[in-house]
Amino acid sequence: MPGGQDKLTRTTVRTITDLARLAGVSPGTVSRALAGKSLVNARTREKIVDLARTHGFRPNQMASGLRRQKTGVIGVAIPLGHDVRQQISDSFFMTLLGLLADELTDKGYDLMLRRVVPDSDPDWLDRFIGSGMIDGVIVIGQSDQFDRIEDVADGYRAMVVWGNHQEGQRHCVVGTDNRLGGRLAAERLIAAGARRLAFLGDTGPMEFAARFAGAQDIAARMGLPPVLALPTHLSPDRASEEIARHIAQAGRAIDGIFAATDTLAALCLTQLRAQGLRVPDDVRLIGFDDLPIARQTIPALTTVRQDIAAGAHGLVDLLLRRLAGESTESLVLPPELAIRETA
Amino acid sequence: MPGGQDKLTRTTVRTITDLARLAGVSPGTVSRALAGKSLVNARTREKIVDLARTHGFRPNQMASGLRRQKTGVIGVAIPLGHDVRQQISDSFFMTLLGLLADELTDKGYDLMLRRVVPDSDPDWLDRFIGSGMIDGVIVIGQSDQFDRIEDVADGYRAMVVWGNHQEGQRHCVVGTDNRLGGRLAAERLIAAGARRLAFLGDTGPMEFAARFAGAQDIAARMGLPPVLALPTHLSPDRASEEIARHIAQAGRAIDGIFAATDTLAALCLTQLRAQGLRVPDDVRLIGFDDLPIARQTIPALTTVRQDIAAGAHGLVDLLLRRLAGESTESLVLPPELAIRETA
DNA sequence: ATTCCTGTTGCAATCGTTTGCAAGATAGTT
DNA sequence: AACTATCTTGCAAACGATTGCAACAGGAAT
Repeated sequence: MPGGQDKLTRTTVRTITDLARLAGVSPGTVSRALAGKSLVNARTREKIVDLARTHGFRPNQMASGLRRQKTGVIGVAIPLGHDVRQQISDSFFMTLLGLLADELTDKGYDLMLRRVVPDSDPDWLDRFIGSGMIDGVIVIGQSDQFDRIEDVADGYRAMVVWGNHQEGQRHCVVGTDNRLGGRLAAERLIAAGARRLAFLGDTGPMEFAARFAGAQDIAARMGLPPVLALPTHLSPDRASEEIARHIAQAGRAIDGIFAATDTLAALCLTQLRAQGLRVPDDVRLIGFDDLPIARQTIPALTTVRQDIAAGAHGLVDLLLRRLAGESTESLVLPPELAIRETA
Repeated sequence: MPGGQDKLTRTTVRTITDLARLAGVSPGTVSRALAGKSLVNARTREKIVDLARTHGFRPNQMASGLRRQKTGVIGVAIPLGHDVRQQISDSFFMTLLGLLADELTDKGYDLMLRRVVPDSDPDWLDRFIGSGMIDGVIVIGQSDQFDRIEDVADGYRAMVVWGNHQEGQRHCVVGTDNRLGGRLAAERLIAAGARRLAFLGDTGPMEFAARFAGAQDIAARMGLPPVLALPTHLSPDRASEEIARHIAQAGRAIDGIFAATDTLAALCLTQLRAQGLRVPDDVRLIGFDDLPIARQTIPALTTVRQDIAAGAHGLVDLLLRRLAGESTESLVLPPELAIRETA
């Protein structure tokens, strides 16, 4: 039964040496043949490649990585600083991750995902980099780890970070211009008739702080009272009740809400309705991200769009350039207003 | 300046041999000390561990993996068979992925993510397994690769799959009882007053086919007309117009819609409203998954809950058991009705 | 003093692949 | 016939950590 025999021989060819024996050449030649180097005779190469295919041989990437000092793997770290539980399941990060996987695959890299809790493991970034398992690292979100990332950036070039750009920072970052996004949001709320603005969300993370600051810029410029900060957690369960409380307390004293993310905006919309406030008549509402959910709420959510695909592309592109030795500037993406029904 | 000197020495200690020289012992001893083996003198160990810490030494995992023939990495493959673009950003899979990352991290494993397109790379699973980079593999979704997975399962034990359980299958699977879920959904629609049911979604993937079949079971048992299949793609843009068309065509001929996922249900809700159909008065609607979005729609979505956390836990638990040599049964999780406002 | 433990340590082979160097083969030149 | 070139190939040393085995020290037992 040829099938059985195939299976049998297949299992015996595990190493390049096995294959070499089979082909009657040395391991070195096999290695060169499979790598497609020009130093090996065309007929020999063909024979080897054939044998490799029929026996389902795959070179061991660990050994190869060790010898070549490169692994073909890019690490993706998600630091969970502020709100441990939530962020990794946050739609925005997940979407970005999916797109990153696509981009990296296209470029022939594998992706090693690591969720880290900096509070319980302050050494997370060095550990990841020093593991020898990855050729470079993409950090998704600065969280509250800006300083640590800066420290590492001095001695390690193969790193790109998704996040907010700070004047004079040393690590290479890709991200939306959050402050500008905040301005756009506030301007839109005002154009829709709002005068007393509020910002819904934790202002701790840099990205959010910048969005908040952008809104403040506009409020100040227009001579309006300062934007009221309504802090919340990110996890839906806690956020919901916090939002409910905020609205009950400040509800009629404000007429325009800028939510830090679409997810929060959607929750907010539900709570506003539950407390009898009409959107956008009583309160204008604007989100951030332009996630799919923004089109699905009723009324549909006006929001500030981040171009996630461009972000993923930029992260990978910059990282690969850095791996090739180039030094690269940070990439700041322009946000864009997506006007729908809530403001 | 001690800081500078620190940094300098730090960069020089890259290998276990460097550290050995510094500690005045042999590399073997260092290895044993860092691994916490009992064969090394307590004082020596302490000294070595101290040196390692102050110099920020991290053993190279590639080398370690090569020698020990285990890597500490679990592969997670997401086959994109049916609808290439969408699935990886599908909320359900992303949530599952996040939870898997948590579970694996807890157990001390890293996660290597690979999105594969079986149509363009029929060899995807063997390639992943044979790469030597992973100790085991979790496949998220059988997609249309059931047979290939079955083939591999015969010769490779370190694999667990998220998906649908088939009578007599050979690979170890964790998943919700989709057929039962379909029954629950149909029963609920009927209890809410529906008589002419439709199933919204592609019935190609096994999970969806089982949900559809479950609904058919009930329709047949109750003597109702067969459930109408309304096929759609999964990507939101295409799905939206397809749903609109379905509703325009079949709209008033049906009074109960069972959507294959909450995401589709949410889109459907929007389209129903756009076409002037009231939910649940004119049409009852039920989803599947119980994603966060199910609570955020208006009216809130009735749905069939999958316990994603239990799924992630089960996948990791079974895989680790298999790595330890146990042979394990598949795990079928019971779905649960989450009754809200749409049915 | 000799023998036998027990507890530590070093030595060197090993994991599987890659690659610089040198040797062998073949063809082409004078 | 001798001598270059040009291709191919094999040899063996890496990459860095682990581990079986042997060796050594010091103490206890005889």
